[in-house]
Amino acid sequence: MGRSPCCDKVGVKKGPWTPEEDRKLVDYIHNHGHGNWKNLPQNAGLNRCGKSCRLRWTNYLRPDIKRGKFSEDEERLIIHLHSVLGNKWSMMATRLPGRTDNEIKNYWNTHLRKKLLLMGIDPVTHRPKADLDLLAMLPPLLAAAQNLGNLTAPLDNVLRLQADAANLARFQILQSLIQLTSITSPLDADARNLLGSASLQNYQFSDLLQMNHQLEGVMDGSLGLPQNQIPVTSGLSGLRIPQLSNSFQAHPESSNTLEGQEMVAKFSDSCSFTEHAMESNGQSTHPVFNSNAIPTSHSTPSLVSTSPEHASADQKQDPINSTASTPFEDWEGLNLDGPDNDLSWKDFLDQISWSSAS
DNA sequence: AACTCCGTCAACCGCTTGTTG
DNA sequence: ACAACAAGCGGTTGACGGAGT
Repeated sequence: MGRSPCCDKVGVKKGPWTPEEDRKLVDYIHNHGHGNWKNLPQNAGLNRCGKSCRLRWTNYLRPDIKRGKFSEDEERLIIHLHSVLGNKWSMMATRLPGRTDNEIKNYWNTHLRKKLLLMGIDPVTHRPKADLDLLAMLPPLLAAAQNLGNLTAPLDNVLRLQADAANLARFQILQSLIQLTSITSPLDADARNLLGSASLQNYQFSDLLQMNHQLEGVMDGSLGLPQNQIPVTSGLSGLRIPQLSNSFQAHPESSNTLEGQEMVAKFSDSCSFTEHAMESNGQSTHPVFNSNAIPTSHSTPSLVSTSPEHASADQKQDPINSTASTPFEDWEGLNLDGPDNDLSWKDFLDQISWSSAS
C-alpha cells in the first residue's frame, strides 16, 4: 500500500472526453491493442492517465457495448442478480452482454432501487419491508378512514379511498401475520435474525387479528353497505387474499405442535378473506389443520431469492442459475390467488411494480 | 426569461486483488 | 516472503439537461 496514484501527474487532463480524444484512443487500440494501460496515453498521444483511458474504453468506446434503455428482461435479471450477488457489479455485467458494470450500477441506483422501494421491497435484502412500526399507525388510520364517511366528499370517492386503504393495510397485516407465525418456532433462530425487527416482538398475534377485524368493519360496515357494493376501482381494491389454509407457509416444526396448529387454524378462522376463498373451493369454512398439506417455507418469502448471506442451500449451490430465478417467484408460490379473484396475486405484483413504479 | 431543483450518468477516487520479480 | 506494480472494482462526485416555479 501507500502507492501513489497513477494520475497525480500535473497537467494530465481530467473530465469529459472530447471526440478527438475518443478517436485517438479508438484508433490506437484498433491498431495496437491496449497493451499496458499506463504506457498507452503517451503512445497514443493522449494527455490522460492510463486509468482514465481504460475506463473510457471499457465503459464507453468498446465496440461491443450495447447502449440504450434496459429491457424489462434485463431489469428483472439485474434485480435477481443483485439479490444473489449483492453489489458485485462486474459479476453482474458478465451476465448481461453488452452492459458495463458502471452502467448497471448507475441503472440500479437511479431506477431499480427506487422501483423496489416504491414496491415496499428493501433493495438490500430483497424482502418486503414489513414495517411494523407503521402498523402502530393503523388504529388512528382506521379511525380516520371511518371518519371519512362523515365528510362531504362524494360517496364514491370515499368508498374508493376506504377500500384501497383497507386492502393495503390488510396486505400489510397478512404479511406481518405470516412473519409472526413463522417465528413462533423456537428452533427458527434464522428466521428471527432475518426478520431482525425488534418491534416485531412487541406485536401479539391477537393485536394483528384485531386490526384485521377492524378493517373488515371499514370494508363492510362503516357505511352500511355490503362488501360487494364497495366499488372496485383500482388494482388494490380488487385484491383478495384467500386460500391461506392451503398455502399458508407454516413452519414444519411448529406445525407439529399444538401451538402451531392452533395458530394456523385460528388464523384461518379469523380471516374473512380466507373463508371467502374456501367457500368458493367447496371447503369447510372451519378448516381442520392438515399436517399433510404443510408447506415448506418458514419465513415470509422474499420477492426474489435472498441476499447472498441469506441464500438457501440450494441457492448457494448455484445461486445465479437457481430455478427461483424470477422476481416474485417465491411469493407466487404462495398461491394466494383464488378462482373468484378480481385480480390475481401475480397481476397485483405486476401492477404495483412495473407500472406504478415507472 | 431567470432561477432552482432534481435525476441521470460519465468520470474520478481510493481501495483491493492479482501478478511479477 | 515480500514489495512494487497493474488492473479491477465499487462508492462517490460533478456536469449537464429537463422540469417546475
